[in-house]
Amino acid sequence: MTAPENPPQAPLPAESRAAVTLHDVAREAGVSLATASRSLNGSTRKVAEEYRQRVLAAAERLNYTPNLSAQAVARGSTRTVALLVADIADPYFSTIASGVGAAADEAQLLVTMAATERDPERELELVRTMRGQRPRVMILASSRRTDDPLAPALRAELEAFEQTGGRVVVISTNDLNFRTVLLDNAAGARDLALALADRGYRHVAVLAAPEGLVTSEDRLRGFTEGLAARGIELDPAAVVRTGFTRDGGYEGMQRLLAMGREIDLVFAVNDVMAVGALSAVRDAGLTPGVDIALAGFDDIPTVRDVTPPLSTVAIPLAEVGRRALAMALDEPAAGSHEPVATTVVLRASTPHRH
Amino acid sequence: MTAPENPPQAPLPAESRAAVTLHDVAREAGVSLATASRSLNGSTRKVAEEYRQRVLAAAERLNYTPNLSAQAVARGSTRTVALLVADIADPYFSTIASGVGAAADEAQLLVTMAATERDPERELELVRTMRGQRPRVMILASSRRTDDPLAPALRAELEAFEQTGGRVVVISTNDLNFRTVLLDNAAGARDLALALADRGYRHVAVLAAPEGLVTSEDRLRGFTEGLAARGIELDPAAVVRTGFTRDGGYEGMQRLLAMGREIDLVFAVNDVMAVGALSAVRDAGLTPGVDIALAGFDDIPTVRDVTPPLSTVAIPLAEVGRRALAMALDEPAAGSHEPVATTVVLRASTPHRH
DNA sequence: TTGAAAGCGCTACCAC
DNA sequence: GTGGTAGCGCTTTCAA
Repeated sequence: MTAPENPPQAPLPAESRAAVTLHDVAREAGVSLATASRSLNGSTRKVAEEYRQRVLAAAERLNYTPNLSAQAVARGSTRTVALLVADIADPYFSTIASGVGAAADEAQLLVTMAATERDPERELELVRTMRGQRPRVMILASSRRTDDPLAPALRAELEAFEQTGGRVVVISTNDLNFRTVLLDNAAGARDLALALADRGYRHVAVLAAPEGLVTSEDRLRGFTEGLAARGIELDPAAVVRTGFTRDGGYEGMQRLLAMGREIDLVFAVNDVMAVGALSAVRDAGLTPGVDIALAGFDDIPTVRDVTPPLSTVAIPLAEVGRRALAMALDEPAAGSHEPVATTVVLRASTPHRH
Repeated sequence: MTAPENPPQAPLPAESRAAVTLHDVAREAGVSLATASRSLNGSTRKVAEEYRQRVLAAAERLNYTPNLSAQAVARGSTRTVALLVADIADPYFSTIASGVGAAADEAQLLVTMAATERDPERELELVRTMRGQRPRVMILASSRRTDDPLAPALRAELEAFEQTGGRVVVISTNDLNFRTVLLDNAAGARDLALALADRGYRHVAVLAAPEGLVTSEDRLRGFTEGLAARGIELDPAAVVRTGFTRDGGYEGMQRLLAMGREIDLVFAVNDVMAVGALSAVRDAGLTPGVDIALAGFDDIPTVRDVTPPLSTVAIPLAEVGRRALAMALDEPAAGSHEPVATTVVLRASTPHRH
């Protein structure tokens, strides 16, 4: 008794009338296209107040919204900023995105966002696509690789974009040679290492991302240097490579524990990894901060709420996002091209030894 | 001895030549505009293979990228989806955004995103602006209010958008009467309450958002009903209203503790609040999960890593994002219009009582 | 199959 | 100040 299948979904709006155009508004107001344009979107007011009001009223009545694409074509420029991040669900990137969004809002700009998933091919592809939007600004917060064979192609693409009047801002490293919101990852990690060495730690291990991620390498190097400055050598065998994620941190810490080394401190190159590592320590029956000290990098909100709260290096991520856009827009407030100030924050996860 | 100030920044690209246009490609390839268009972006191939290759080569040589705005104007449609969230830095929204982004990527769509900051005026304003983009789809994940006086205006705006062929999908509640990815917040909260009652809790308090946030109210109501079904009455005085954020949860819990009530369980209407509450409990010298049990809602990643891990109601947030877009695109995979399945997850923060 | 040309919605220049 | 109108870069008829 199979009744004849109903169409899966009624095709919704029977009549899909075209959107209201400026032409409609002009007609409704009884003025010319030009006057309508001037009263609605024109910059320098040279429209008689009466006409102006008529147009505004007509626009309101018709619920007119200017077609941004048409404006873009006519003006030869858009009010768009393109933002590339590695992974929007990661608090590091979502906080930066939130800063970019806030600044864009103030500048009356719209944000188009895409995730590279740390895949250089995808990144290049996305840059090409977004270039089609002709955005005013392109912000790259996607994490860079040291050995990316596609880097020259990416640079060429970005240069072509700047050549046509666009602005590129890269966040973190300036290996691409564009305007950069520099994060001095190495210095931050060095400072952290010094502070932790001063708290008495000597047997140190590191949870790092797979080789080739610039951010991870910089932090690892800085940390190593900091330890060295206090006469502590970081055994290369104590550097575990793992995913740049919470689960990566968890898994890496398990491997580290399985090695049976004497360890009193583990530095994870970012906070999400550190948080995962913390859970791994606890799940192994040990007490983080007592049996093994832990530190991360970034100061994401979560690290205050885990137990014990994690020591880390704070970066003003939302501010970084804001600054990236300001820099692109040549705002003086963008400040210097000096690295963003980074702050060591010591918490209970790295108590004084003895 | 103040030397004359250098110009703060050399004005970058001396010559800002215009972007390569299809016209340039056609000329370079020695074919007409029409043929160039057909070979590059045309759907049905009816171009001689030789010409086609010539055009492709020319485009590549010139590093041509089609102007998306111009295409939009000519075609009368875009490949854009507009996404509105309350706060992109909040893991709830960033995870949804990540799902929308993944689905958009598969559908070859670009995502424009903006944050409403839970301000209805901003929301309305943003919808108007984004409507100017003429996106194919508009997804609203911004949290709704029960008493929003601007709701009719918002609905009118969205209806106008659908009238012109756009698709609207609302996430969470369907108070606006558009396609909806329904989250049965009340049912989830009820199930949670039942499960917790069965674990023996009797003296319950709730940390809720300020009155009027639909999501918060639904969860509060569902939770109350669940308790009632087990013969437990929730004292209205035990419902603390506070910010819908981590800090809100912290502060609300402090107030709750200061009240001196007998409490064995606190339900926070979302996880970020619960996480804040957990820290407040600990900072008050109590042990979460022992002195006071805690539960949240959403199952954000963080709740697994705090101590003790938090009981909560899991929502497949990334999937919700994907589904929202699928639904807008009339994909059969969008599945039913039934609520998204929600799962109670009991963890160590709510152990059995006695 | 190809190319000329008429739009798409809007801006901005140029007369009046 | 106002209104034609020539574009902006592209798609898509319509003839050839």
